[in-house]
Amino acid sequence: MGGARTALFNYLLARQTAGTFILRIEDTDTARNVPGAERKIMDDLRWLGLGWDEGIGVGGPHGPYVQSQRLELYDAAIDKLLTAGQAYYAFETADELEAMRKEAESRKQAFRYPRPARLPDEADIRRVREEGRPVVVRFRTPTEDITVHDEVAGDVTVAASELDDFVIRKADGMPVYHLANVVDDHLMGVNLVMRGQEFLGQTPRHIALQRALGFATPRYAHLPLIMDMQGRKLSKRDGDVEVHSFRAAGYLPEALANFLALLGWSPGGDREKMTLAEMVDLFSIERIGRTNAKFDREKLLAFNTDAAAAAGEERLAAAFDDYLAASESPIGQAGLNAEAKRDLLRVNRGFRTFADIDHKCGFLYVADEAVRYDETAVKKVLDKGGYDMLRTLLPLLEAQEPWTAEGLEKLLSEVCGAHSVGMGKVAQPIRVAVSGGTISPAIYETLVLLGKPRTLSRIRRALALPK
RNA sequence: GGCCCCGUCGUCUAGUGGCCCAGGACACCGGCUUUUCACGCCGGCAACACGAGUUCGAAUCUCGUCGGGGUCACCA
Repeated sequence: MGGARTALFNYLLARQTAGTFILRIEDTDTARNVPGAERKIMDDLRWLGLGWDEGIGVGGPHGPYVQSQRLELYDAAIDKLLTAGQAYYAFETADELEAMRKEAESRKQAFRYPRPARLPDEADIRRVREEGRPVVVRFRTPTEDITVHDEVAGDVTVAASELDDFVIRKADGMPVYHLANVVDDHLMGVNLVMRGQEFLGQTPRHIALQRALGFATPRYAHLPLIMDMQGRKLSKRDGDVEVHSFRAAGYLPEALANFLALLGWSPGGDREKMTLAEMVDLFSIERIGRTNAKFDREKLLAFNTDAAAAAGEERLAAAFDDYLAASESPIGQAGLNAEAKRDLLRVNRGFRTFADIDHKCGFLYVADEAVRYDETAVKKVLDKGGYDMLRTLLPLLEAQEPWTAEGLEKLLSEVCGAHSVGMGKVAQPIRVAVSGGTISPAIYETLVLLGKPRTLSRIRRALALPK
């Protein structure tokens, strides 16, 4: 979710300034790469409406856009640093480094990698390789304080004593994130970096690398973080916080995008509801906040409810189709035609997410014999006079023609009058009989959707329920 | 723990020295509507973390305290 928000802000600014929005895959951690992850990222971004101008899937002049396919480029940069004496080889094993860290910790000191007095030469490297020890390359960090001119956080200076000689090429030959990121940003002409605030403390390393490599430093804007409701960094352990899970749960992308935009940014005043295009116009780095935001699902739900109510018929139909394909909705499995789906949308007006429609109308798509009767509903409605009402209603419904909302309304109103009871006494028993519970669309609509034969069949079945 | 960032209603935020005994939205509470659920409508509760200072005047500026978060990897 944090990544989606970052993508959104980058997209907004790129569109507003006629810049280029680039999608690049940073997959230099061989161990953590997940097959299919690229596809998911692209699907999520496209679903949110955040199309990119350059990058994976669409190409561009600076490809390839996958870091694991650009290794020669990073090697060239590393070699350049090596020959210039701005980087050197190191041979410690993970265990050795761990021990050094532990030791520093026991002395209550922050661990800084100790640069050896004599840097290893070619002979050392050959020997170490033969011994089978890991060989990495470390960047020789300059001894100067570095100030990041961040456009959100302001000037942030990190003392040279805080920086040590970090690894830029791992033992497996892959570059580390910092190096690859800096090289690619330079090669791809990136002049603005907007990313999460967790990178702010790393930025001095990036700036040092840029200086050593002779690259220009881009503008930086570090975004406040998105936290869970407990105030911790949002993580998968707090439930589904991936974009796709909201798609499958029946949310509208425009609602999610709108909600996400307000996490760390505000257009000012009381403005809240915006389309993507409006956000493009209103966005500005100056109005990005500095405080972390909590991801409040309740508010997102409210945004979605409003977005669904505001969406035009066509937009809603398309979004509903997307939901049906992305979710495991029983309605999707029923293979309805366009008109049936429109009817469903119409009788469910006021729904909060598409999943509400499943909840409210799922009983329409099961066999009559498979309807399960909710115990409390039966007790509350059928046991208290509901059965009698159903017996009265059955012959009338059998005779009812035409089977339309208007016709049924007329019939049921007459029954109310004849027995001097409110509509609740009539509608509820029917609702329980045909749906098994007390939740459904308006009763006339429900019966029309169900159809006459199935309505009658279900009422007979309810009457046969063991008392 | 070191370093860095941050601190307005429960939540997202408006607010850039007087328009603010702080506005909007969500949530919550009460009511209305009502054939269920949901929607909708009306009303209400609710915050400038604390303490000094600057100033005629501070939510807005300064310092301190406290609190929260991030980061200290051969992860990104």
